[in-house]
Amino acid sequence: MSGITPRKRRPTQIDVARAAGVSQATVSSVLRDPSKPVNRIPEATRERVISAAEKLGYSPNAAAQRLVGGRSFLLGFHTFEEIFPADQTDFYFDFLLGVEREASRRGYDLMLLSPTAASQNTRGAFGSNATARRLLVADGGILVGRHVDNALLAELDANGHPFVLIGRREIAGIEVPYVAFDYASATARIVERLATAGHRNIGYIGEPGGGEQTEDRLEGYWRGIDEAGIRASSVKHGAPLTPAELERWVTERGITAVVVEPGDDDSNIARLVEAADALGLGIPSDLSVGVLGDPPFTAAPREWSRFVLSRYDVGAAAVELLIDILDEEDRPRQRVVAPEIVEGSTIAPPRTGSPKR
Amino acid sequence: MSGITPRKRRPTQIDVARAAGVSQATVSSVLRDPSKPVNRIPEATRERVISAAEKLGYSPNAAAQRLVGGRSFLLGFHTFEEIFPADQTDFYFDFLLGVEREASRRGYDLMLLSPTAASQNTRGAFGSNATARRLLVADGGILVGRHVDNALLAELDANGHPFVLIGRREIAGIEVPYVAFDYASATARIVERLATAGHRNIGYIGEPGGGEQTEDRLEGYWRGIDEAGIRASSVKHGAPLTPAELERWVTERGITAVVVEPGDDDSNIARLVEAADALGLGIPSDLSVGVLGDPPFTAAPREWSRFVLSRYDVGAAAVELLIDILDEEDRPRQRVVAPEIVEGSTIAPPRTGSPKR
DNA sequence: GCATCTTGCTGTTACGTATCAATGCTACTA
DNA sequence: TAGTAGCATTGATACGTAACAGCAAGATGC
Repeated sequence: MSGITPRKRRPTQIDVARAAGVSQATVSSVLRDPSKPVNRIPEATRERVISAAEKLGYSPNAAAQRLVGGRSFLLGFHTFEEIFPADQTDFYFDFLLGVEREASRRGYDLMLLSPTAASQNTRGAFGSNATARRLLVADGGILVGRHVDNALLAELDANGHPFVLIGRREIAGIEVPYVAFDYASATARIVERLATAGHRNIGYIGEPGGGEQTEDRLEGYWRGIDEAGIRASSVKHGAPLTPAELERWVTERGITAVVVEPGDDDSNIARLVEAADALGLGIPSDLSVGVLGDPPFTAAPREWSRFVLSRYDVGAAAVELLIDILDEEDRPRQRVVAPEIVEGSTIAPPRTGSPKR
Repeated sequence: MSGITPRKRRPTQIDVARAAGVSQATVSSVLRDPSKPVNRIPEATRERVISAAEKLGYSPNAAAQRLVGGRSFLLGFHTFEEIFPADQTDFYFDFLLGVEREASRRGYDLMLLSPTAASQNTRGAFGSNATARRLLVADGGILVGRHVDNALLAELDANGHPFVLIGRREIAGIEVPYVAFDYASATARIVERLATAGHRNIGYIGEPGGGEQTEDRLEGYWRGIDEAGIRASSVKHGAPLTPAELERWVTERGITAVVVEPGDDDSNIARLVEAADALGLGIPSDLSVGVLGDPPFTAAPREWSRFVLSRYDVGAAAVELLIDILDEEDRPRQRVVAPEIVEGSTIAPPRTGSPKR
């Protein structure tokens, strides 16, 4: 009680050096990558240093390593909303799973950067976002979420801080490194399936304000239409389809199948089912449906023909890309993960015989 | 292609100082805690510095801050098994949830330290475990899991690196800071419930090799027995109860109720149910049962009378304790979280009339 | 026997920040 | 007016590591 508690210091390279009778620089050399020619140290010395390090229980100070520009073997995982909402089957969780597993496999640990924490200790951070500061301890960062600010990306890029975005993003003048789902190809394949089943008139039901994701799906739609050699098709994009509109599609335009973006919740699908029911149209007997995604489908449970997005895979791919960037590997900075097509039971050949008039 | 890519540097305090026409030391003062008398800076200068910082997009280098002994506002979360097994409802997950939420609420971010990653980049770490090294970037660490090594705890303690263990642990000569479930009190309360219901002869079914947790429950058991003024009781501790043993308990010793540790999976409970079924004993009509924990109960689903452990709360409490330690708050270093008692339907008054003979 | 190369190690420096002793300055007191 | 107290700011330093230039001693070539 009377004495001071002498917070014992961790041993440093200097302590090891003293114990081994060499200089700090030598200790550093021994512990660094031995493949580098600069660090060639004769076996005798090496052993002396290592046994001293072992005796003292030395371990490097990661902050210092990081400060001199070395690796900290830490990757930041930044979401711009709460990482763990009450719901475990949360949007981010599968990404996190993939990121964690792959990072750990590659020998990196993870930093969870929550937006709440960032806004708390903003003291002295003036970037477009306090994020930049938090990310800096790590070797690089993985950013997730729709709400990632372009200004932030630009700032990270300008500061030369390595990062990877999950989700496609195009910004003029910057090549944003990202890993995204290949919505375009997946959509094209769904359209191809419909065409193969015999459909010649396929409608597209889009989501209002879907951003890059919608762009990609639309691109895939047109590509699919094109490759199947179909001419006339209809796109309804920007608001949910009403029963009246659906009726016009089917009767006037002769549409026998639709592809549909699920929407933020299942809203688009629920509307479609409602409309079809109201018109007495059976799915898939009267109308084939391909869903462009894999939502929970709580509003309209059914074995939808669709594609499944593996967030896990995307997370893992993001880690791979980020480490490639750190290693300055000369590989593409923008990558794409192919969704998996699920057969389902909502695609069938179109009704033969004369169409309703 | 021909030019060098000039990895732009992040602005530092020196850059800000130059822009504001002051010294680096002044910039540091302005950005530090203004409540400290040392950092009293007149408003005019403060504004000049801040606007310069904003213009340059300055944000502190966390590694440098950490190196000089400041806070990095990072907490390490270290498990000694995979953090995310395939199963989402994993052992660690709820702890993580509580830790994340509380940390974020307090303005700290989280580092996920996985054992896999640690073993990868061990280059140059010689502690009892590479863990110590990884933990160092953070201000402190939270350790979870049964497999936490005593030697590691001793080393962290010796190095003065702040940490908190989830789960009770007693090591001679060290006051290990921990947050644990109050198994003892919870068990005593379950025994009390049984006694209140009229039971005078209560058996204890333990788990082989349960360690501190079993110790605590047993202590609570004896305390409960004692407080209820019951004399004779039976303890079966070390192996699952067989039907023959159960019969002896009931017929020869007149046991009317048991408390049972659930076991690593639900094994102990499953065995008990089997044994009771074999003897034609109804639960709770012939035998009341209190479960000392809250396992998934997949093997024997029923509304067990038990206590529920909130891993979430323990996680949050661990963060609180760790930050207390960092702030050098003078509060107890070993804390306990009370489980919640669930009424359930497996406790009833003992059968009146003459016992089976 | 001298010049040159190689080996094995050391000295120094930089990284970006926080702290603290020290300095110049202003304003106030006697 | 001289002396002093307090304020605003600065210079120097330490933190632990990695990188690199440099140096002494021995090996090699001719």
